[in-house]
Amino acid sequence: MSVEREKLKQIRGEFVAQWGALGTQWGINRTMAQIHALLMTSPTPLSTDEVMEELEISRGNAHTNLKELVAWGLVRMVVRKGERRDFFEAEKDVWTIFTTVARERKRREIEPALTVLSQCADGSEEMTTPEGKAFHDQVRQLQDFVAFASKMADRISGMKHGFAVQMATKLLG
Amino acid sequence: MSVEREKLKQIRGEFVAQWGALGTQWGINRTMAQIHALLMTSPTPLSTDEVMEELEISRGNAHTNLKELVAWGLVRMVVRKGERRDFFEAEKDVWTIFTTVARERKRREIEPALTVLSQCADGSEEMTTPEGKAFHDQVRQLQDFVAFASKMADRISGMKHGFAVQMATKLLG
DNA sequence: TCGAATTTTCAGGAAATATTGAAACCAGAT
DNA sequence: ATCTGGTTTCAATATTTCCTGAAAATTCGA
Repeated sequence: MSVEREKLKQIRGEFVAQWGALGTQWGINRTMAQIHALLMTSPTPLSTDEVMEELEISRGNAHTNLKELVAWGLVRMVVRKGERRDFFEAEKDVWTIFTTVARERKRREIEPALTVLSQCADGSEEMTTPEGKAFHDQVRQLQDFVAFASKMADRISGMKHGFAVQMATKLLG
Repeated sequence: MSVEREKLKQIRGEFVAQWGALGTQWGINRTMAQIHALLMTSPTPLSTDEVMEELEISRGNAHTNLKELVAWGLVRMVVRKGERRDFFEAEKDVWTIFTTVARERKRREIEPALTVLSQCADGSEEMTTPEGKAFHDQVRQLQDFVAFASKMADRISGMKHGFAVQMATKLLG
């Protein structure tokens, strides 16, 4: 039934394209998102050349973004015995994907913010004018909140899937 | 004590600059983040001209980004009686800021993803080949998870601050 | 209705990011 | 030592995003 093959190819292409478009919204580049979508829905690991061909992109681009995905922990390199070139496969478990992304974003977005906030809160600690106190106060509140959110993120992304769902269900119920 | 005035000005400038740099990491533009930082730590509402001067940016830029912040719900326009021009003040309560950002990001990032996932899940519903089923399955799992996360986000950002903290404390404890 | 003060829009330039393509590099087989 | 199939790097280019500055529009008092 080659009709279904065709349909699958087409809808998968759709998925890859749209996921790529979403990626830009998310602040990650289109190619990276596309490769991720491609690998997540690939029944087998793919080589760099297959990725290049499927997405019609250059070798350099494919290479760079595959490396980046590996750095994020969303994709791993696998070696097939008897094969000389590298293959890549994506993590498919949604909870694992989620915690990986959460950890990475925390590292890139939350932690630098905390550094800035701490610096500024500390640097304005001793101020005595009303303006100085107000500034310190506001920054301090931000700092406390972000630190708190950071801890929460750790807790949640450290949970086992089942436990998280259980907890959430209670919350949603 | 003009020394402290000077120091405040300087550290506040630091904060604004660094927050702006962070903004780019977050996927929002530098100017917008800077204006936000400026208004969050301003004891009084500021006019467009004051923002322009403080950040050394053009009127167009100031205007566009102030509007954008208003659209996000992080800043509101206020009118001072007797004053013809508009003034702007930022929301300062951290929990309110958080829920506002959460809602906005959900709208911009989660919801479009859900649309894509639903389309692709539905479009591959009836597939019978192993590959087709696997594709459907993977997309469906993503869909379920994102839908779930979406609901969670609603719940949390609908909470009163106190309740959220209480809940979180139990979680962290 | 006119004019001054202010806001809004937007074409064009500047800056930042992503992508290409080709050369340099590397490892194993001969 | 050299060849072959493959990976990695990176300068040049293309694309996207941001910002400016000035013109057009709006508001409001006189």
